[in-house]
Formats: sequence, structure tokens, C-alpha cells
Amino acid sequence: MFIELNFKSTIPIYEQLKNEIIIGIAKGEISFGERLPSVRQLAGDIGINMHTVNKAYKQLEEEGFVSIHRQKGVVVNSEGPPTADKQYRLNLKTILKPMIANAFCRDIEQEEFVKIIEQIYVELEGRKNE
Amino acid sequence: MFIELNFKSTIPIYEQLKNEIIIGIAKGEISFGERLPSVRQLAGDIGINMHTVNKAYKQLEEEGFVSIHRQKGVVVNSEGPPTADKQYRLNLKTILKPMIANAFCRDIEQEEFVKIIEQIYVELEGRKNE
Amino acid sequence: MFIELNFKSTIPIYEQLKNEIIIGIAKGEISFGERLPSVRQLAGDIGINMHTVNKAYKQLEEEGFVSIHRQKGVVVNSEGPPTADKQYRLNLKTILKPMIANAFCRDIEQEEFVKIIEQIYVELEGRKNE
Amino acid sequence: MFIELNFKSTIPIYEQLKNEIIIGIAKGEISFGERLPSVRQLAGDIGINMHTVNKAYKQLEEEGFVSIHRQKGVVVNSEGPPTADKQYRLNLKTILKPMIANAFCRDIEQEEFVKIIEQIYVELEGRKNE
DNA sequence: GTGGTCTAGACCACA
DNA sequence: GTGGTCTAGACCACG
Repeated sequence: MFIELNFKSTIPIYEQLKNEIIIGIAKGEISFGERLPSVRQLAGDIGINMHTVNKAYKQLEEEGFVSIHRQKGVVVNSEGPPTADKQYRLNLKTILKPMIANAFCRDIEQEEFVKIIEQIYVELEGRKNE
Repeated sequence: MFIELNFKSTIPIYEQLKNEIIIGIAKGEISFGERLPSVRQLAGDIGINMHTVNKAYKQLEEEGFVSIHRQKGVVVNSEGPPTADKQYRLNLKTILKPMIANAFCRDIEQEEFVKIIEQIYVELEGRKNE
Repeated sequence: MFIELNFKSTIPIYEQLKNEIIIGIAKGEISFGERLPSVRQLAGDIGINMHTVNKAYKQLEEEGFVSIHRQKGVVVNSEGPPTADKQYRLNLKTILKPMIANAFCRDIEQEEFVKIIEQIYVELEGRKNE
Repeated sequence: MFIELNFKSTIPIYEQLKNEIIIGIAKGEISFGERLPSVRQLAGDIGINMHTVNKAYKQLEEEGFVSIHRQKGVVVNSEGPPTADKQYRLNLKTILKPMIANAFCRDIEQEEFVKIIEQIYVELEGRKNE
């Protein structure tokens, strides 16, 4: 898995890192039960601070993606995060709404937006069967 | 147009305000050429800092949604923001990807996600004909 | 509210701090809606690092005791943390069991243990009516 | 006696092991004078590190629950650990206080808390007469 | 060797 | 002035 970070972005590094890992899990590039690199190793590899990696890992644990063992390190949960509930869907909609409103003002119609979604789903599922 | 702000949210107030206005424009609740409330008035109505409203307005201007005139005040552009270009689409995809990956891990399949998108489009377009 | 920390204890400082604040809330010494000292101020007062205070505050937020606003600071929630559910009670029992087993081996009978519990409840409620 | 360990818990394994043994002693499942399994055997049975078992045993010895003899192995003391003194009671209260404050904030009143304590005492004493 | 904790000090976004 | 983020480097508990 390649991890690309944009240090100029306003999105916090730990957030970007989280996102990359979640994408990796969704794609199946990181298998259930697999160990993620140790906090210090990953930090060294990417060239960021240990604590930044730690923050990303901790939040992934909170959201149910991984389990952190003091000795074994960080392991991808086999069950994964809890299935989406009403609250999650509502939240998702709240975040999507202004994004879509913006896109809509820029002449991106429903068909095109849906096509983008489909593309991303293909990208995620595509590599899952490798 | 109702403006609802969540002061407990981690999303900055000016960002939420921007979003609400963009949604209003997309819905057609705010017509092209229409004047938005003055910085002072809106800040007073919502009970937030003037600087915050100002920041939202300035960014809306930068993105092409409104024009700020010294005398006329803040006016919704008739042409609207520039049509989405490659860069915009790429950016959109970059933001959507981790969101979808996350949803996917929580068992939201493509069909459901698309349905949510469609719902939002309906909500935006629906009131446009009022 | 006095905050006493034991720097020699194996219990992490942020944990002790959390405990002291929770006791303060339970006693009613800290009222709902009241602001806690800023991260830096409390850190300075106690003579510990800012990040340690921050960790305590963040965990109190997660557990529903307080809300953290970027500008207003940290405020005690009026609703407080979620009412105890089955999981919480089960957990409580799991933690208490070895403690009681240990006390029992040291000849602390049920009556005495209950008396200690009652004493603590009195201490908590006592000052609430001041 | 069944020993159940939760490897995902933040509570150290040796601590959990200690707790389980103390509960066993309190229940009377492990009789005074009885030999505990050897370090090597217990470690093998549960599938944990020998050092971990060793640490648990050593601490149990320090606290007066068992005696470790080079030849006889680890034996449960007939007198048991020293009767609770003032210091022990004070310590117990210090640990219980934040737990109770927390439970109190979650609407667990004195009566219910006491009932939980009583339940645990029953569980411990119940099997003692088997 | 792993994560957990703590410190010290810096810069930034927000309002 | 508030919390948020990030860095750097230290010591410790665990197994």
C-alpha cells in the first residue's frame, strides 16, 4: 500500500493517514488480521512524527477498524467497524449535501455525480479480487 | 432561508455558514441578483461574530458565488461560480474516496450510496420550482 | 475545587485528573454549563504539561461529561454522560469483582464494604446541597 | 477454576491473571495449602509468556496470598494475606471514589450500587460451600 | 520491540 | 486567548 500525504493541505496529516488506511482496508489491500507497521516504523518511513501516526491509529481503533495491542501492535479487525446506523447515514447526508450543492452550482448534474461515485466503487472493489 | 448552525461541531462556523448559503443558492431559495443580508445584520441575527460572517462572504466571493460591492452589498452572481473543470472534479473525487471507503467498510453498497446522492439532488431541485 | 495529584502513582496523571474532575462534577462543585480552566492555565496551575491536561479533557468529552469548543473552551455538559446501560453495569461488576475478592480475603465482610460505599455516596451528595 | 483472559483489554495480562487467582481463592475454589500449577505449565495451558505468569505469582507472594518454595512450588497460604489495615481501607476508598462518582453521574444511585456489591459477595460466598 | 505516558516548545485556525 | 496540530525526544510497562 502506498501512502501519499499532502503536507501543504489544510487536512491534518493524521486525518490523511487515516483516510489512506481506510481506503487500503476497503480495497482489501490490507487483509483482516494483518498487522499495520509499528508506530515508529511507519513514522520513520513516511517522515512524520511518531505521535501523528499514533493519533491516526488511535482514532482508527475508536472507529472499530483496528485493535491496538500493547505488544502485538496494531491489527486490522476482522469484523471491521460497526455497520452504518441511522445516525451514520444522517451524518453522511449532512456532509454530502453542501458538497453536492456546490457541484450542482458548477453544472455537475445528478448523472455525472453518480458516475463519479460508481467509478470510485469500481476502484475500491476492483482490486479486492486480485 | 433558515440558517442552522451547530456550535458544538468541529466544523468552523464560517464554513457551516458558507455551506448553508451555497445550499440556499443551489435550491434557488436565494435568487440570482438578490442581496444577502449585511455582515452586521446577519451576524446580529444569528448571534455570531462579524468577522465570521465576513470570512464566509469573502470566501463565497473568491469561489464566484457572490460579488461584494461597497454600496450594493453582497449580491448573488447571476452566472454563478465557474463551471467545474478537471481540477475541480479531481478534487471532488479525492474528497469522496475516503468517505466512500469508510461507508463501504460499514456495509453501504453502491446502490444505497447512489440513492442517497439522488435523494439530495431531489431535495435541491425540488424546491427550485416553488 | 482542589486537584490533588500523586506523581509517584502508577495511575497516569491524566487519569487522576479526569477522576478529580468527575468527582467535582458528581459533588456539584462544578455546575452544569460552567467552564473549566483553559488547557494551558490548568496545566500551569498544577505544574504539568498542557498535553496531559488536554488528554484528560478529550477523554472527558468522549465520555460525555464536557463539551470542547474551540473558542469558548471546555464546558460541563448539562445532560452529563449517558445513563448507565447494561454494558456499563457489566463492566462495573467486572472491575469490582477482583477488588471485592481481595478485600474479602483480608476479612472485609459485606457489611463493612457496603458501609464504605455509603460513606462515599454521603461525601458526594453532602456538598451538593451547599 | 477457569481462567479467562481478555487479550484485547488494556489491563495487563499478569494483572488479569492475578485477579482470577484471587477470585478463585476468595471463592474457595483453590483451597489453602493447595499447589498452583507450575509457571511453565500454566503459561503453556493459557498460551502466554512464562515471564507473565511469573510476575503474577511474585506479586501474589508479595501481597501474602501464596508462598513460593523452590521445591513445593507455589502454595496458597493458609493464613491468607494480612488483614486489612487503615492504609488498605484508605486506599480502597481512594480507588472506589472516582468509580462511584462516575456511576453517580450516570444515574446509578446508592441502592443500586450497594445491590451490585451484594451480588458479588453472594457470588463469592455461594460456591464456597460446594 | 511494542505502545503508553509525559514533557517542551512551536505554529496555526478560529472567533 | 482558545483549542488543534505537529515535532522531538525521553522514560516506562509489557511480554
